[in-house]
Amino acid sequence: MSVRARIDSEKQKLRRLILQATTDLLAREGFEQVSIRKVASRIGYSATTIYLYFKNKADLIDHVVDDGFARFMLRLGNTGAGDSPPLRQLVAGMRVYIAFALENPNWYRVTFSSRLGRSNNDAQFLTEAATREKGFAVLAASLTQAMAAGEIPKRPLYPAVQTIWATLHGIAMLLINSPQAGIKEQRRVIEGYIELIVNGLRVR
Amino acid sequence: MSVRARIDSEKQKLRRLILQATTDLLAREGFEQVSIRKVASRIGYSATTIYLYFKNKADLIDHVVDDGFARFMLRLGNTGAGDSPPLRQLVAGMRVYIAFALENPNWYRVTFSSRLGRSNNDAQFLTEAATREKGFAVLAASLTQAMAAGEIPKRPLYPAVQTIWATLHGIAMLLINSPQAGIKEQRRVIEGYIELIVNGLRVR
DNA sequence: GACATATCTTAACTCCGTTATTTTACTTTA
DNA sequence: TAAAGTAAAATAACGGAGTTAAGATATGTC
Repeated sequence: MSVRARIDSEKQKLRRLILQATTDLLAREGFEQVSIRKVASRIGYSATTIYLYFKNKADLIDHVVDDGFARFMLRLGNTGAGDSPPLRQLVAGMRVYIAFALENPNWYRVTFSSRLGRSNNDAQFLTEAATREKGFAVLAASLTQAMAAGEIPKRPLYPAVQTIWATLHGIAMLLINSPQAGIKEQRRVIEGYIELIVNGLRVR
Repeated sequence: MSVRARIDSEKQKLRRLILQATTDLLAREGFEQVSIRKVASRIGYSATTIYLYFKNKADLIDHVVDDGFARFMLRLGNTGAGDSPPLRQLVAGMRVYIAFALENPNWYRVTFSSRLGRSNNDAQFLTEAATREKGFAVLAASLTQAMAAGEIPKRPLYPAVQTIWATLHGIAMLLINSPQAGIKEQRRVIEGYIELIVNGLRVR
């Protein structure tokens, strides 16, 4: 390894350390408790060092969101229903979606409560839209296959995906904000929702 | 009017002034731009005066949320579909729900992104739950009637209402966060969603 | 007219994001 | 090897935030 390469690798290491510390802090204490100063203190650096690796706080949060999204997509790609009928894959995907949201409530909240840590210029909205697109893609694949296989009637893809995603998001937020609800009730809500949405997809 | 009564009425007047200034600031500039100091400055008082009327910032925001909720409920009670069949009333309520959310995006975001301005002690979670219940009640009434009238199959009320609300919430957030979408596309998404959910309710 | 009380302001504390400046450590090179 | 240069880090500081304590001001009561 060249000197240059070692240096770069060390830079990336600290960068990842910052990201991980921020992710931890977010997961443990929630968005309001995340501050540049706390992140820096956790890893034993001064606050200003963060700015050598991220443009500002919003940029840091954005990268935490992106990292989480990568893990999210990974999970959605491994639902364990790979060779099932497409509709079953779709349902498996919906369950995984909600499960991930419940496992990472603070990350999920930040990720899908856009503009919380962002200013509202167009570029960031585009990024946000692109982020949503990634989520759409996974749902869209199963849905397209389900229609192609004749499991459900054909319909315009985009509105259907939007609706499914919106419902998934709503149920995730509902459950995240109802921590007092027992696991059993959560399952009931989730399965009730899935039944409703699948029924809706079956009829045309 | 007694002296005491006049004094109390003036206190309430300033209290309402603070609430209204906060509501305005929230609507115009978004949650991140709301600060005690700005609210006070807008109405020509010092920041500390706010604390004579509200416990702290979270308390102030909570009351803004509650005020908005009262208007929300009022609108949901006047959908203009009062003597239609229950299922039609339900659909009208869903349209009003989304319309209100789109008219008050910043209020809606704060209201249903709980814990943003709140600490997470149990009492506040209970309040939050109670707040949700109010919204549930309106949906539940139409749904109960629709089942009683035989328009849709009978099913357990609570999970169904939760699911419908979750879907409404999801679609509202989706549209709020997609300001670039045209009105026509918005309508398409909304009607597509309503079709899906009503179809889902019709089948069992 | 003196006192008491309610109302409001000023001052101050801590924490925050962020920037400018300075120090430190390391690499390169004469 | 010593000087120069550079990258990485820390310190100091600014403005703004939420909040509290203390003081000022007005208003009602006896």
